Amino acid sequence: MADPDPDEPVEPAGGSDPDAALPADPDLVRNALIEWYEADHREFPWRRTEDPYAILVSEVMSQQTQLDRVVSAWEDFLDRWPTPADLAAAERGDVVAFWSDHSLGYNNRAKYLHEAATQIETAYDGEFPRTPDELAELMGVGPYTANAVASFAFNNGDAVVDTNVKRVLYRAFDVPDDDAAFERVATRVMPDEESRVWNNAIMELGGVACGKRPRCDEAGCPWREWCHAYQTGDFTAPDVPTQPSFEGSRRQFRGRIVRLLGEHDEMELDTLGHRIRVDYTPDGEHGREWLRGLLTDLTEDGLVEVEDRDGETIARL
DNA sequence: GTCCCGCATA
DNA sequence: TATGCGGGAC
Repeated sequence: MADPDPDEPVEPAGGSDPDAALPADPDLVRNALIEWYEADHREFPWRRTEDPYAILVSEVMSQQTQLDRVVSAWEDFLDRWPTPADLAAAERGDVVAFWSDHSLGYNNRAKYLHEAATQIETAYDGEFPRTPDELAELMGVGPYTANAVASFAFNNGDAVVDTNVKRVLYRAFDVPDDDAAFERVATRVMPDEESRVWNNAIMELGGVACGKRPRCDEAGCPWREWCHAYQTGDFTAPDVPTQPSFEGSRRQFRGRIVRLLGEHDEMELDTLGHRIRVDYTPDGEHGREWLRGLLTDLTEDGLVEVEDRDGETIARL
């Protein structure tokens, strides 16, 4: 390579970065992606608002739930609790019941959102935090969500690094499967002061063109000429830890408990047991002791309340 | 079976 | 650093 093509990926001068083959001219790569995104992208309702609260709700809902299932839940949620003050004033159980009723997954996230709204009303005096560091103080808001909200609401975020971005960087620039490496490359490739469009665009790329099944040509991927995977044909993706199966899991029964309590206001222990599994037998392997264990965890998670009344055990949200 | 725009806690 | 956390779509 005595006479390298300027379009070819090259190591930075000095070879100071062993992480990846970043392009020689990052602006070409940046502009190509932004132009691709602006020419055509999926329309989600939260992309049409700059309300940080509405965006936070969309991000928390989206964390482990498919986007298509989030749209109607997001609209219903904001219809019911339009501001952080409204949400902070709500009963925790109502928020958890809403979450369960809309099949949004991890019910803890309903609690986090409710808690975050309370923090905004108290610790932040109703003023929504604007920086990633301040946002990350909110319950349930980690590095990903903090940068996403700071970017989409305030154009004030750092590079988002989620599984989509990791997969894109791993394939395009041959970044090693290492969190620190992803963080460095993601930061370096993002143009300054453009976190809103950039983080939208790179996640759109990961969702539309560079998913598990790559659609480089169909989606008109703007990075084909620089992409390591496109050149080698190796579209391996970073390892994502595989989850234990959901069927028969503890999580499945937690979910059933929360859903039933959302429907029934309050339920006695054995009634609940028989409704969440057909083989419930009060003194059997999956009986009162087993169910009390689940309820204890749910209580410690702040999702459920348990009360002993007249020798009966009563549970409610 | 696998995947999906993470986070809190120990 | 490792583990728990829901549920629908494919």
